[in-house]
Amino acid sequence: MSEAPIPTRKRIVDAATKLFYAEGIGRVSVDAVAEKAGLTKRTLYYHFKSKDDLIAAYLDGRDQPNIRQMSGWFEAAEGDVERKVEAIFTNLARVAKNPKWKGCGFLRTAAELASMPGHPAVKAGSRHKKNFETWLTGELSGHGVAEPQTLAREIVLLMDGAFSVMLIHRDPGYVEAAGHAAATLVRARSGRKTGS
Amino acid sequence: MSEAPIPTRKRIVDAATKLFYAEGIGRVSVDAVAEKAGLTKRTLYYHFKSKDDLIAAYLDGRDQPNIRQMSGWFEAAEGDVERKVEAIFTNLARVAKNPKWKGCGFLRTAAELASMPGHPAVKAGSRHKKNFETWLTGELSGHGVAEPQTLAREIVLLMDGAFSVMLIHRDPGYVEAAGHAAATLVRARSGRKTGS
DNA sequence: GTATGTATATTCACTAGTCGGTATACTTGA
DNA sequence: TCAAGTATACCGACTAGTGAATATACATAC
Repeated sequence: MSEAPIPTRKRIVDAATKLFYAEGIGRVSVDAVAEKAGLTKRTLYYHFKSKDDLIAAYLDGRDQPNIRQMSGWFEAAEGDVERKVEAIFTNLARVAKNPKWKGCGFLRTAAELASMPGHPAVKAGSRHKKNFETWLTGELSGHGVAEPQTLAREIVLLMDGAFSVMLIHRDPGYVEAAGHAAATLVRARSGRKTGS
Repeated sequence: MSEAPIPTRKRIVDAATKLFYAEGIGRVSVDAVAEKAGLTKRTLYYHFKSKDDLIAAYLDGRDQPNIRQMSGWFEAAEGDVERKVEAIFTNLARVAKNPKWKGCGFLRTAAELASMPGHPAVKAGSRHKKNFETWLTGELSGHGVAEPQTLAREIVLLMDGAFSVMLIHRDPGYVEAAGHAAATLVRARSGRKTGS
């Protein structure tokens, strides 16, 4: 009763999530995922028709948890919308110090699949980023910011830039710099009605 | 006399550059590079001690050409510094429409090597990004912008964000949005002496 | 000028292992 | 009895890297 038997499929996705995020999709074999999930490769291929499908499932499973984390930081922050936006970056800079942190799984996967634009995993990444942008637009709009759609996109660009640059320099100062830039952009659209 | 025989090492790096950029470092075998260069793998290993070294050489070779392209766009643009900065993004959006365009090779390589932070290729990428940031700082400073160092870093973040997001959405609108955000940040630091 | 020594540059053939994916058979629960 | 799920064992293709031999160029010695 209390021992809910974790479904095989979920065990596989959980194992794939840990390995793919930690090492990158290209450096993790299907055998490794099966072993981590505690079953054989044949069983994995019973539940997923290909590695590509498994990669897409991995990213689809990260969509909502990721957005929940960001929105949690946003809501927990005190102050006006400018402070709330900056809080996302502050928290990001904090967790990025953990050696287990390896950037954004969606962006890294898209980078690995740059030569396969239509790949299902890239599409999953695109959906996630759109979802996040839409959520942020709504928050900005609710706080009376001018041109929330444009601003949300600019903030997304700064955030994804911070993710990417961090993988090169490993310097959280870049995340904080992105947070300040985002705050500057929010300020430029607060109080005023339009910018140009 | 006029027939300068292209050195073997350069032929190898040229072949590696084309393949690594087009497919990603993990999807290109050493055999494939050797074949493209028109020699055997054993010869390649005579000139490079490992694939990792070859990857680093590929990125080192892209440092100056990349910066020259950016500075070329900057210098060719007419108008004030705000327009010149935006011109970089406008040109970027243009070339990004070419199907051969696969984002920033430095960022993509760093993403693939996220689990190996000290990798020589990641260091090469870090050097390049620093070089670009330094160049941009100098240009901004020369145009009398306040806090050129901070602004340069913010623009770099927007640019690298645009590179990364483009690989997910394949929508040049994001590059243009990044250009507008960069222009907004430049404007916030023009005419004034400081921002905070 | 021609024989010999030596460093550079290149090739063929190979190792030992990994890759994604599958054919076949077995177990288990309804 | 039968279908869903799992296991063993295997496939052909590919992987980074290497051993041993060889070709080429250019010295120096005679």
